[in-house]
Amino acid sequence: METIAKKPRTQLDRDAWIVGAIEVLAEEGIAGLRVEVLAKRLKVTKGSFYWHFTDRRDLLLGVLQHWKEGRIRDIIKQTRAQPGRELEQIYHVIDVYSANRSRRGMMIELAVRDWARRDAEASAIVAEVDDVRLRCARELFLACGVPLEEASSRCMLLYAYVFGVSLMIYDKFDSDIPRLKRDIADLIARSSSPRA
Amino acid sequence: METIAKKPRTQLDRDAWIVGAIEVLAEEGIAGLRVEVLAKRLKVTKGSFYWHFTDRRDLLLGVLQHWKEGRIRDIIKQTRAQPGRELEQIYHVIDVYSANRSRRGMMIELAVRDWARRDAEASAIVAEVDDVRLRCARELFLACGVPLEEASSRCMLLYAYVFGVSLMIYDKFDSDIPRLKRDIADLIARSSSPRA
DNA sequence: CTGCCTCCATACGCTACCGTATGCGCCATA
DNA sequence: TATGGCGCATACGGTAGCGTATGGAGGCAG
Repeated sequence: METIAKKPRTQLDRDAWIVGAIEVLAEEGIAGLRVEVLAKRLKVTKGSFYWHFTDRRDLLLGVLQHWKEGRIRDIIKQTRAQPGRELEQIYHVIDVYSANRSRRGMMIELAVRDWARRDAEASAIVAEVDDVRLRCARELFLACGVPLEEASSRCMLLYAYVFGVSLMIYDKFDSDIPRLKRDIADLIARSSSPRA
Repeated sequence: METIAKKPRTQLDRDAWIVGAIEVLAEEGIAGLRVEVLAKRLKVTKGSFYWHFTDRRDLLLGVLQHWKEGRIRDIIKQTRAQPGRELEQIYHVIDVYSANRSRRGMMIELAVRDWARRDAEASAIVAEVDDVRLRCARELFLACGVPLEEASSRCMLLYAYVFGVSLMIYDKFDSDIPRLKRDIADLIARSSSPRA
C-alpha cells in the first residue's frame, strides 16, 4: 500500500551524490569536483555515478539547483522578523554570515560565486539568489522605516560586506576583531534617520 | 662595457612568463593556469618553460611575488593624498575598485583570493597585501579626523565591500546602479563626526 | 672554423580524469 | 525456483597535463 512511502535504502541516490558533491565543492572548489574523486569519497566507483547522472555536467546542474533551493529557503527564514524586531533581525543576518559559525556555508557560497565567474549557468543561479536576498533584506530595512533608496544601498552594502570580508585576511590589523565587526554592523544597519 | 645594460631580446624571460601567467590566472583561475596552456599562449613549448622555471610551483610563487609588489606599489599610490583632500581620495579608492574600469585587476584579485583559500603561500601573500591596504586606508580616515576605531571599521568595510560587490550579480535589483553605488560610497566614507 | 653556451623543440613516461561498454550480484515478483 | 531489472564494479580507450631527457639552432669567443 505504501508505494509512495520512502523505503530505507543503503544505496546511493541522486541526492546523496549531490550532497557529497557540495561537500567536495566546499573543500576543493569547482575545479576539484571530479567524478572519480567524488566516487572514491562515497566509497563506490564511477559506475554508480553514470547510473544516476548522464555526465559531470548533469551533476553540476543538480548541485546548482540544490544550492539555490537551500539558499532561498534560508533567506526566507532569516529575513522573517516579528513586527518591531526588524532591526534586530538585520543584525542577526550580518552576524550569521560574518561569524565563523557558518564557515562551511560561506565556503560553499564563495566556491559557487567563483564558479559563476566563468560559467553562465552558475552565474544565472547566483543572480537569482542575489535578487531574492537583496529584496528580502530590503524589506527588513523598509520595515525599520528606512527610505527605499537608502534601504537598497544598505542591503547591498550588507551582502557585499559579508562576502567580501570572507575573502580578506586581517588578523594582524586590529587586536579586537569582535569590536571591529560590531562597529561595522552598526555602520551597515543603523539607519541615519530614526536612530535606534 | 655595458655588461649591466639590458639587451633587447626577442626571447622570453622569466618575467614574460609570469606576466602571461597572470593573464591566464585572470581568465581561468588558478586551476586553469597550466604550464602547457600558458606555453601555447606564448607560442612556445614547455621546453622553454622548464628552462626558466624548475616546476609549476616555481612559476606560481613568482606570480604571487609579482602580484604582491604591484599591489603594494598601487596601494601606496592610491592612498597618497594631498593634505586636506583625504576624503576625496577615499571616494577615489572606492570608485577605482568598484568601477568596471579596472575589471581586469579585480578578476586577478578575486582569482588570487580564491587561490589563497586553499593554498598557504597564496594566503600569506594576501595577508600581507591586506595589511598594507587596511593600514594605508586607515591613515586616510585618520587624516579626515575620524577616530582610530571608527577609521579601522570604515576602511575594513571599504575593502570588504569592493571585493564583495564584485562577486554579486545585482542587475535586476535596482534600476539606477550608479546612484546606488554613490550612496554606498557615502555610507562607507562619510564620517559620522564632521559631516562633509 | 670550431667549440660552447643559451634558449627552445621534440619525444617520452606517467598520472588523473572523462565517458562507455559490459559483467555481475542481489532482490522482488510471478 | 526462475527471471528480470536495479545498482554498482571492472575494464577500456582517449585526452590533458607534469616533469625529464635529449637534440638542435643560433650567437659569440677564440
